[in-house]
Amino acid sequence: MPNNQFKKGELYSFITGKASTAIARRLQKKFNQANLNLTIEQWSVLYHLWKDDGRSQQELCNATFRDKPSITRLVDNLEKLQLVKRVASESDRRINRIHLTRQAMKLQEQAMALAEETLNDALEGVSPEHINLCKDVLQRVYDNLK
Amino acid sequence: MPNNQFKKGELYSFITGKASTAIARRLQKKFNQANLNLTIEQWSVLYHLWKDDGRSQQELCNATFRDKPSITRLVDNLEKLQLVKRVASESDRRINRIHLTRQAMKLQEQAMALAEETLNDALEGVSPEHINLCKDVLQRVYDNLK
DNA sequence: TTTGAATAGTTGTTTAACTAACTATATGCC
DNA sequence: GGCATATAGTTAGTTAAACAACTATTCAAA
Repeated sequence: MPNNQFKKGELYSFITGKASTAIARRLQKKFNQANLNLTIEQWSVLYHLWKDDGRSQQELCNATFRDKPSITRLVDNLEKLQLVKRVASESDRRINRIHLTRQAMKLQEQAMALAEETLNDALEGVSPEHINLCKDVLQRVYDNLK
Repeated sequence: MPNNQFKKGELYSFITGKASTAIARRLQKKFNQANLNLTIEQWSVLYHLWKDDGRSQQELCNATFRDKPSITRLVDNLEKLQLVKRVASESDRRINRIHLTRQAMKLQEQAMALAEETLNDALEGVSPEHINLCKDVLQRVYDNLK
């Protein structure tokens, strides 16, 4: 019996992700207060494009852990907001490369500062060792299930 | 500078909740394979009713960490599935008490076994100490933000 | 006792997730 | 070359979340 020592019945929030939901809500609130007209999901796509522009939709699926229809619609909405543009690949015409607009590039600094601020709010009073240990556990959980 | 020792830039999944999303997806898959016609969100409501039947919608909001419109619609759908019934409170006519049907009571054992199985899959190879520490960190995060 | 605030729940709108079914393009094998 | 298969992306339908605006009921204070 490998994992039977932890207290069952108290792990409800493990499944429902109360903590990450709370973080996302707090970040969304900060976006709204700053009049950044962005959803967290849209931010999560921009986050990866800011690091590496011109990814394909499939690459964004992998990076954001979303399926293809979700990315299709997120990119639809980001295009409507004029934050990204689909550019058909020359070498493989099945592929759209998603490129940031100048307007989206201007959002990076502010949005990332708010994200960092939110993480600091969330992790206040937690030691770096515990944070890293918790991160490792969550990564292991993810790896166990993929 | 309290929390500046951890590696920033690696905490994306903290915000996006990759681990809990993965757990929820795995549990949903198990429900589907078992022909349990239940969403994870519906399960999360039933979870609390199985522990304590007849809660008000507001109490379900608090327990499941959802807002009132979300609970209204979840209860709507659970009623359509004939798994719960709204019963108007006699003493306070603003309140609906949500009661399980016999059919819903019959689901408890199977659904909870699948949830436990999913947690065991997720936490395989993680020591009970690390699980509890991680749980405490997540609880602290939640408390920090509420 | 009435009026104003608080509480419980509902409804409408937008955004997103998941599944399944679909089109178009590319690739590999005969 | 031609055909099967895989890959990239879209569309449709259902469920759910967030927010704002709304109704009904309760409660407390003047």
